[in-house]
Amino acid sequence: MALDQDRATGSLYRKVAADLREAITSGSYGDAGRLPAEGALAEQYGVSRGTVRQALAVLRADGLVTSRRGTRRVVLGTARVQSFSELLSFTHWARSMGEEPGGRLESLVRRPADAAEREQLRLEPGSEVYVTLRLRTLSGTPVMVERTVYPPRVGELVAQLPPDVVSHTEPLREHGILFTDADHTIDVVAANADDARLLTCRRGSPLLREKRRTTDPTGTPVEWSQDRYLPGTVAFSIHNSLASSALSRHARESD
Amino acid sequence: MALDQDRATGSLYRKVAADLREAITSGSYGDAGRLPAEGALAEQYGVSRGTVRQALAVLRADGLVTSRRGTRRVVLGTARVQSFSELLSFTHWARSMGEEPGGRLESLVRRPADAAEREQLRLEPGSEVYVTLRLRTLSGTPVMVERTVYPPRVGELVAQLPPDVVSHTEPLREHGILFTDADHTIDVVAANADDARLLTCRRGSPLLREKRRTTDPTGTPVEWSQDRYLPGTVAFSIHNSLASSALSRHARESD
DNA sequence: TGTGCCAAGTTGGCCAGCCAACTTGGCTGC
DNA sequence: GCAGCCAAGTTGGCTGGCCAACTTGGCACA
Repeated sequence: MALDQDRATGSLYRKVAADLREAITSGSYGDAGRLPAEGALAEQYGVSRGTVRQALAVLRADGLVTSRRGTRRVVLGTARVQSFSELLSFTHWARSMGEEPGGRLESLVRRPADAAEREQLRLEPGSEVYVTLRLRTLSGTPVMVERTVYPPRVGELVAQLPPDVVSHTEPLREHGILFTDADHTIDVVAANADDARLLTCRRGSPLLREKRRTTDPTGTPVEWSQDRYLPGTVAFSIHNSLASSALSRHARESD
Repeated sequence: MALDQDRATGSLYRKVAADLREAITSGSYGDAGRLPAEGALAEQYGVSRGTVRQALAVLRADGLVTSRRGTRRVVLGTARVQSFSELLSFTHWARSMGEEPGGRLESLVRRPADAAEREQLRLEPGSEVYVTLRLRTLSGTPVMVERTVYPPRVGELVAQLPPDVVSHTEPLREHGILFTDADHTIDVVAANADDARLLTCRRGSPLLREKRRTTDPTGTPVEWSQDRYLPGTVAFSIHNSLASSALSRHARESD
């Protein structure tokens, strides 16, 4: 049985979901084809129907299959991004695409938090924050300027990282700082002088801005970041339905 | 019991979710407060723990609460958008914000589908499509240019609608055309001559572009649309976590 | 005093089963 | 031939139960 592969983290339904995703993207059921019934899948994988339903809920959230009472599930698309945990880490996302992520720390300062930062990070008045400015590259090409505000607990650790470290989230995870939930807001903004210099574009030229507040599993904010992307290097992709939704990030949208 | 209110569509877990959402946004559990245990909620509502878990999964997907093994769930925020079905209809979204949505049909043509359109709408070679160009307004102010491609089945109905009708999705629903699932891609694009004229901006000025393919519950595409928003009028907001995600659209981002 | 262990509490996960709502295709009867 | 009915198949929803993994706070002990 395909489930013996240690593809997913451990829970049965994740393994079933991973296996079904693999089967779908490899075209086993065809595009716009129909999946086997839940009961059949349950028997095939040797799990209960509830577990199969849990797995299918994941695929539905990713926009891979539909589900409607009375009919078999229908395959929506065979070529899709597999996971959206990517959105929580630039490094992880880049690697999942086969691109080489890079980063250069431009500045790191420690200063008192202003009102907006205290609000976003839920800090007491008088608290300090660590603010970083980083240029992010994909395979050597600058694509994004990242301005991140960290609360003291996290900032102290970030400040100790070497300036050329590619990923921040990975070493922070070693210290027990987890990035699990995030709120994103996407809009358009004009490049300021710093943006223009780092991204080698004209001042005032449009950039795609992603504002992000990330929290750990307990709901405690761990970062507040503004990322500014060069147009044409990245696009954000979302799937939503009346049931649930999923989101991912694409490079070089082909149109 | 609060469940007697016919707030949600019918299923128990939706009612429980609606009631909990109400309680959370009204601050009953406080911000960053802790929810009662699943078992306690099950007893309180007179349902099984499984049903409570289903309800809490909805709230978690909306980014209202965390969940972590070993501890009570934590309230993430008390003031959030409640539903993201909004994203499937400009009209519905505008009204949910108290804005008055408007629209003006600029053109409607019927022509053979090109390759990209056939791919997006899953049409046979030789099929025709209906293409509309609409200017969308919020309380009289132009904010968005919408270019939509409809398959014949849907386009025939759209062509019969009066040109000044505000909502397309609502009359289409009467004819059995349902908009339930959508894939969105968000990026930046420069205004062309039409955009500039309709939105009264300069040609080449940046616009926030949302490309959207919408399907009905069976997975059949019902529209393929490109919406171009004036910067500053709208921002897209997403919540995602390692478990699931939700998305919504905001007006006039305050920063 | 402080450290480490342990038990209670909580959520994650899985199962087996049941019924309801809905879709579909075939059959019956006109 | 056609319309309508019906039964089988399928997913949605809910129950009750069980165990595992994890967190937390208090207690025992050094």
